[in-house]
Amino acid sequence: MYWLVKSEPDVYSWQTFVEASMATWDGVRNYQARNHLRSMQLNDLVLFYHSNKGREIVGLAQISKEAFPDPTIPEDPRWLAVQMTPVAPFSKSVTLAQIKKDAILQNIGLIKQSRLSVMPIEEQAFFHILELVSFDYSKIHDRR
DNA sequence: GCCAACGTTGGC
DNA sequence: GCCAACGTTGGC
Repeated sequence: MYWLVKSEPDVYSWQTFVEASMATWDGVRNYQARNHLRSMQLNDLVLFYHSNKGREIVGLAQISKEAFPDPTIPEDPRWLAVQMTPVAPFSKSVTLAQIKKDAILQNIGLIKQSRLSVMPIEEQAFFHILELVSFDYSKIHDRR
């Protein structure tokens, strides 16, 4: 499956993610988002979106470890985390404004459910976004 | 900074 | 189980 995660760049930016070369995606405290974390499978591809500041998709990541109990709240087994690694930055970002104007992307969760922080992306929408940034597909195929 | 949308909490 | 009050997210 294909996914999108949000992060406020002031809190955790794409650049920080790349420098760390791995992120534990924890701290999710919303059941719907948690359920999406649980559905993520190894090597699933994930769009990385900057919320609040930027409001743009800036890069592509990949799930490197499937859901496990959120280590930041060991006393509460309800919550889950995953691990992801950066695949590649986008040569240009895809802005929220651009998405809102794009006929193919009208049903994307970013618009429909603006507060959800982890969401699935339909395959057609996912690849459309990659086309918008002229993404080099070999970067994906090399890894899969 | 404002506020709409939405999720959670707690009294009844 | 309902719903008012409250808190949070995130676009604008």
